[in-house]
Amino acid sequence: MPELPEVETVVRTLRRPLQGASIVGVRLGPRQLRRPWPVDRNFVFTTPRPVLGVYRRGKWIRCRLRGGWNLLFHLGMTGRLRVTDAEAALEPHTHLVFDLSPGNRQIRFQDIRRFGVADLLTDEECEALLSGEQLGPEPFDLTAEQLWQKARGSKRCLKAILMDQSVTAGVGNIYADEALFEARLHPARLGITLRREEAQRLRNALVSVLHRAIEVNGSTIRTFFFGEDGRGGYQNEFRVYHQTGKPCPRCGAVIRRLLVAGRSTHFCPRCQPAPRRRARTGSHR
DNA sequence: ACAGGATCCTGGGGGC
DNA sequence: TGCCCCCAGGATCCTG
Repeated sequence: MPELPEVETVVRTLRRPLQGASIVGVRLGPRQLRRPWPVDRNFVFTTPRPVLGVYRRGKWIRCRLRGGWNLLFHLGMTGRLRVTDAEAALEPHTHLVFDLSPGNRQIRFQDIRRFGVADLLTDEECEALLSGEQLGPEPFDLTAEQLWQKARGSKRCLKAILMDQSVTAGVGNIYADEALFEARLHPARLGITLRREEAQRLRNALVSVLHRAIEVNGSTIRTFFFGEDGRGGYQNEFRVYHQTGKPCPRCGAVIRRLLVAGRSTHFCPRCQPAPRRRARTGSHR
């Protein structure tokens, strides 16, 4: 499940092979993604489109092309984006192929579950989609104060707030759990109960977890790969995610799994104390 | 208004 | 051994 570190890894991997390359054609696979590719814009590739740069914003990948056009990708759950030899056998679930020049190479977009997105947008459309209006700041730019302000006005739990892309962009299930553990905050705590210093802890935890995950190319659980066969390494450093039943690396208590905000959530019941239930007013016990 | 639930999609894993 | 069911979850739409 590609989140910020995995998407960052894919973007960094794409940059070298796309340096100085142009896209000269696009072809569609037999099945559509959830958002159909805009075939009425295929004319864009009747002239070669040099790649000006590849960027990440949250979990989105933007490939800027000459002439004010952009390829925009989201890997969803199982998306894979890479540059291959055109001769290489077409992998199953390949939905889009972009022919590159020079060299006999292609960009291929695969996605087993088809939760992903691939689109061709103008600069204006692309920037509107990735702007601060739609998407919160990158976690590295998120201040503790901003996080606290968002949280204290919300009756949602911390886990849901962290995964809300309009609060901060790029956090999903894995790094939400890992950051909450690092900050010693229970995932089901309500935003309104977050204290200022806890917001600071959470923000710092999130940034340090993400930086470390980027250093080791993200997490490969089952389906995340980059380049030809690249795998992440952060799954070897998970402290709570997918660690149900194992001892907490900090205190030894047994890691538990819970459904929070509809998502499977992993935490240490001792390091991340459960929110105290509010005493019922006017009644004893 | 806002929060939580259903939905999409497929392969893999668990259970019988 | 084989089959069936259920689970995983990002974003969006729906419902209460």
